[in-house]
Amino acid sequence: MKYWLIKTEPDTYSWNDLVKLGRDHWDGIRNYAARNAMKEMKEGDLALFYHSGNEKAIVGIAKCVQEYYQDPTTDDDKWVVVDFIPEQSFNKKIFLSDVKNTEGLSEMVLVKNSRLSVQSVRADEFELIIKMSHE
DNA sequence: GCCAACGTTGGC
DNA sequence: GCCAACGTTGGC
Repeated sequence: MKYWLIKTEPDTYSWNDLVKLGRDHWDGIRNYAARNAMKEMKEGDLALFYHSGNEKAIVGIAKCVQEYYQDPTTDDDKWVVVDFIPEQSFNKKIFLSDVKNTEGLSEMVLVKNSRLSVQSVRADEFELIIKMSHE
């Protein structure tokens, strides 16, 4: 089982949108690195859900419930989507500043390459963030 | 609103 | 195949 982080502008699509829908596909990815990460995702994998823009915080965990398939928003078969359901809303959001100030999280792709919209997360990083969200 | 970082495009 | 130019993203 692998861990991931998916990123979105909350004005465009937010955690609450996924919660309301109950299940949704992650569409519109037009970046090879992000797409390749999605192709590696398996059913049951967990993804940190990050809001960029004004908020800049990890707000919850989504679970992958369907491996990749053709992106329905384009005919170009280069692009794919996966399906997510909301797994858990964080009681305490983990802000980007928290991530940057936490030893053990400073190597995260979120810090190193803030533009990558789907990225892998190490198990130890994932577990630490979960722990912090419970504090 | 600015700008750095990154990815993509297109001319050569 | 290289690289300059450009567009986009996202933090500050």
